[in-house]
Amino acid sequence: MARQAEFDRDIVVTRATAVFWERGYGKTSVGDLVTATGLQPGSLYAAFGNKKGLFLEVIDQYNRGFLARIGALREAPGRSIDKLEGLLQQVVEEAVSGDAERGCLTVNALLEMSMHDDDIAERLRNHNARLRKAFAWLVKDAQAEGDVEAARDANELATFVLNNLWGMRVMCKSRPDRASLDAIVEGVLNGLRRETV
Amino acid sequence: MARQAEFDRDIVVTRATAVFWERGYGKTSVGDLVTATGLQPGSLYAAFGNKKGLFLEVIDQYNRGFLARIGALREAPGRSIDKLEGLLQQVVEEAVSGDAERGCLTVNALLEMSMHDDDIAERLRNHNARLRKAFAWLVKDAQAEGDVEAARDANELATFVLNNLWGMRVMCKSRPDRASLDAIVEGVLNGLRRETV
DNA sequence: CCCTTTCTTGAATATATGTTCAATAAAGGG
DNA sequence: CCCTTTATTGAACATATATTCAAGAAAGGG
Repeated sequence: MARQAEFDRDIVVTRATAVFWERGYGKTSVGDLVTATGLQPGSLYAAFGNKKGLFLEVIDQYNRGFLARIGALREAPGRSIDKLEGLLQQVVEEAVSGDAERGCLTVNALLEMSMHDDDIAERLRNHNARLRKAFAWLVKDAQAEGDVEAARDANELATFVLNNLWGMRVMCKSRPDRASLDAIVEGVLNGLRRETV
Repeated sequence: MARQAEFDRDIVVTRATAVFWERGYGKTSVGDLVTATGLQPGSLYAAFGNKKGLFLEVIDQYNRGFLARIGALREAPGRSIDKLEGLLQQVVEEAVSGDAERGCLTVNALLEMSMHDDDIAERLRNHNARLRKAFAWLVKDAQAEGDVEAARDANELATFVLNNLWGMRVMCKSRPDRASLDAIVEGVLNGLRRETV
């Protein structure tokens, strides 16, 4: 038999995530990845093909994590409208505390890379589609619970929520004040709760 | 006297804008800028210091243009709430027609560069602050016209509008469907028009 | 027509970075 | 203990890219 790999693929991807998140795709050098993961270039290339291959696994792992979080939230007790508010408010807390200046890995990547690399762009679009579906399920739950009018399209409302989440991921970069962020959350909830004119 | 420059600074900046917008800051090479502007490296460096200096002028010009557009809109006839809706719907049109996949130059730049370069980050934050002020004036007008409840803070409402504008600038990258974008606009207007619960 | 000043040219420089590869090291079945 | 297979190492390679600089070119006053 052959020699077995010494590293744990998942840990390597997690370590790479930290670097890509901090520096973006373009500014992350393979040297940085070598340092962060502890793998030499040869091993890195044998395992992931190239820098892009590693990055694709990074965003896959990142998205799986996010979807799992929403899935768990959905099964937790409580009203769905409050869960949605909780998700938004968590971003507010991060932004106010300064932990969120790095933003969202996939939003950053979408803006940095979608015009340059079709593989990365397609992957991110698929992830976003899944994310939107996950939010739509939460909205549907909220409709079933009577907090959101059932007549409105859950997918479109989910897009509205997601739009604000992404907006805040941009806003984060400008160190926004808490009052404005709270107003955003309030605006979203208003948009969800009330019926059309 | 000395020899006079052969190029028009404003035109050079405009041409550079097209390249930076298309490729982002990192992927735009000085060679690209030489090609696009018609200036040789030496002239470019004599005029703008370096790549970053040129980029700073690019985003300055871009922002001046946007502010001027809003200023003109403010003085145009019509209800301010409709003007706000018009601004959002224009982004929807661009997004649906595919013209907006490149997104917004400054949002792209903010996400790509704010973690790497303090000069660029600071400039973009200043621009955003001015942009928010411009939106707040529109909101105040709408309050004076009775379409937005006067008791609510105009700055916070402006942030909410801007948040959705930026969200759509992210959304653009995923080729969104028209119905969802319309729902976003509707959600924003709902958030503006109606009073707090 | 000089002569100073400023602009233009484009090759040269220095550096950084993604990727490859030949040598070396473990693993374990026969 | 071989011997095949796969992993690891890290220097080498090829390329790209921001920036500089010395030489040449217009401008126009004296």
